[in-house]
Amino acid sequence: MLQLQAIREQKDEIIIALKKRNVDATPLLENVISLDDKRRDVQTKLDNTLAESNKLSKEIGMLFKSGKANEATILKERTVTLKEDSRTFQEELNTVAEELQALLYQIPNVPHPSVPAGNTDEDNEEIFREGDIPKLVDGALPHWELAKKYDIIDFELGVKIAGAGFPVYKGKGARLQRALIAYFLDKNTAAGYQEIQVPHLVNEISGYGTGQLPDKEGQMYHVTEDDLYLIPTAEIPITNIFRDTIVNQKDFPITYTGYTPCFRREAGSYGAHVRGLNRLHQFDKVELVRVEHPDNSYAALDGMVEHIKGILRELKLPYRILRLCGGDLGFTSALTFDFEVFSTAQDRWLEISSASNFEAYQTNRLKLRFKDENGKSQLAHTLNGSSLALPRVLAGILENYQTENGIKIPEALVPYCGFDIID
RNA sequence: GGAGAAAUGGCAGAGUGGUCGAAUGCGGCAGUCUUGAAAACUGUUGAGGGUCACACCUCCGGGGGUUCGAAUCCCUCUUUCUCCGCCA
Repeated sequence: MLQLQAIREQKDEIIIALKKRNVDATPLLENVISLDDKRRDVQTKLDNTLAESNKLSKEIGMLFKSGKANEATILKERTVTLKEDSRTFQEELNTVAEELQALLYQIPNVPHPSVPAGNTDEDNEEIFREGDIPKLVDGALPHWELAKKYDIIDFELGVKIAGAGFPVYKGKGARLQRALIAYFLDKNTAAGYQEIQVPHLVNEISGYGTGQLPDKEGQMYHVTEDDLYLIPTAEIPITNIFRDTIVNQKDFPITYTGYTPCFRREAGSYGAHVRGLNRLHQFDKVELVRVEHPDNSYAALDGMVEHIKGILRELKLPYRILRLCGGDLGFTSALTFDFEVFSTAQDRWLEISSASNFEAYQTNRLKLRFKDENGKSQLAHTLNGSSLALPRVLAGILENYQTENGIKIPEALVPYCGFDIID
């Protein structure tokens, strides 16, 4: 959520910046400002009424104490109208505050100056590419065929148990999955991230804290009986650890890594481009979350990008990094780098990681602050990145490492798997 | 799931209708003392709104109510603890 103060002071700059998202925020921002004016006005009226009322109450108390009941009774009558007024102002204030809140929820984060203009993923800017695209044997298969051939992932069985998009991993497929999780967590903890295990269901307030609600309501599975949401990403539970907290500046950087399954409804997205592991309702992901001093958040983002690069390099997968354009940028993000692995057999790039700086957008909702040198509370910055989304890494490995004799296991994973080929 | 108890500042813990944003202790910060540190002593120390700065307003788990006045009384929700039941 953008800060009111920023909206008031830099309205025009924000409008121009939001144009990169193809959003004309002019009416929205003007509405916000006029509502905030109104809010202040009503708040002042309410405060004054309450102040007078408080004063009278004190006087009445004193009079009663000194036995002047008659005078007290006279004063009491004066409180009647004050009470009515304060009730009216309070209701008005609640209404205005609610409207204001609803408007603020609709405004996406302001893109970083480096974010390129553009509408779709076509306009994303490739900033880095590394790794050789392997020359595959004739008759190279896409991963869903390989999964069947070697009997390591069973999509039909998942349909039987839960539905489409819930694959069952079997044998070496399951083991490879577990190996990847352990490998990623090891890489992350070696880089200083603290490992953590968090709930896979979250309450509504947590969903608002990180910005999935109300923006992506339909993307999440909702358990109505208990009013809980299945997490679409570990970002929600991990970041919400810090909701309503004032952290110590000395604790920066705060870094966490956690593995969770992720659940996404992906309503309406069916077809050839979501075959196999490309898009699922349930998948595994190891996530990175950082809470940073505002002065350091972009350096931290760069560091996160370098860290993820190191993992892909070690896995020897061909990948590229994109700077997302305004139209493709997530609602809450100021700057996002996507990582894509080249899927040779499918001849397309698959998004496997995404690293974002949310600046103070989430922390403003979370009330996540720190005390600066002057003892003033300031909003911290939050970042996150996937390291990595398992299914597409798996797809990349299966497709790029296939040989006539079977699927080779990347060297770095062999100790985790206990085998070096799937055949 | 049933019965009972509780929820107060970073922590512990007073406060049961009026001057309580809240005693006290610990912790934190600053200072005195010390070569330095510890101890001791002194001061300071919640958050938000509002203001140039004050004033002023709000917050004692959340929401609602009673009252001129609520941390204190009532209702409700949530959470925690104890006992019973059930059960990985």
